[in-house]
Amino acid sequence: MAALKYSRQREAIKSYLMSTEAHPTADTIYLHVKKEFPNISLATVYRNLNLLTDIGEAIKITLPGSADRFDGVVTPHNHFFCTSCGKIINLDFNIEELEEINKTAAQNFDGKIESSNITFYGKCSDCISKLCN
Amino acid sequence: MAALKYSRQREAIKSYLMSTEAHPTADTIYLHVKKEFPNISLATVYRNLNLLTDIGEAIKITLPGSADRFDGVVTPHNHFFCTSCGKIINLDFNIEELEEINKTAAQNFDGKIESSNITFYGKCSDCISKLCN
DNA sequence: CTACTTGCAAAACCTTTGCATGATC
DNA sequence: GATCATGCAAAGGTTTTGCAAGTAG
Repeated sequence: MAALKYSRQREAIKSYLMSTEAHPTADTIYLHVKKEFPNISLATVYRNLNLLTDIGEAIKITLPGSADRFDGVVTPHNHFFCTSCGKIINLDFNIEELEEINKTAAQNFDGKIESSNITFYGKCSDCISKLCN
Repeated sequence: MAALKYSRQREAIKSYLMSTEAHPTADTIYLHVKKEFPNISLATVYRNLNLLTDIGEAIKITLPGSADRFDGVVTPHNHFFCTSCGKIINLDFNIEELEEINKTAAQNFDGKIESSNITFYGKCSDCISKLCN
């Protein structure tokens, strides 16, 4: 692996990611960081997001039919995806049961399970009360 | 929603999907069905896969960094994704904790959870014993 | 004959890559 | 000064769309 060098752009991306709960796309991050670095390019954002994901300082959330979303909260947690407005909400509860699930799966499966990920789908409260859209 | 009309292409796609455990991509399905329908287009495959997914006769599996995969097995089950060879394996065993986690999630969350999905990542047995690649 | 489906090509969309320049160590 | 990071533009891969022609009900 190549040695990591400091970059102000990367710091800005990381700091924005840690400051928001919005689970932004690369493009949203790009537009934000652009305020501070008007010349930054989308490619730099993508490169740094992949880098941060690789070293465990960000999480990439891949969803059907839309751009990847990124999360600066890297402590174990699950996600809820609102199929109505696209909002992603962090769900912090239930980590122990997740451990159990992984254990059960490991016992019933030939290969080696290294991680698992639950995503919940449905409607967020805003969309239920029609405050959304 | 528009009324559904029979199409031989759609039947071929569905039947292929139900006959394989390989979780093929749209392109793989296209190449397969092309044997029977040499003039079929990739667009038709995509349109029908989306249609089948919408009416619950197929499942779309979205993975980071690669094309969507499709599953003709629509009874509730989870997936294992081998990060080494890309193989997807259906996990049929029952995980009681999953019920629990869904219940807890529903209680701890404002919105309405309609479904949940767990994907396991790791190495399949073939890749562990280096039979793979 | 009306509405759905197809094939084709083009477009849309998201993400990565090549390369010369610039920054960090 | 060697190596890594950036910006730009171009390419890559996947999926969708517009449209005219074909097919099912």
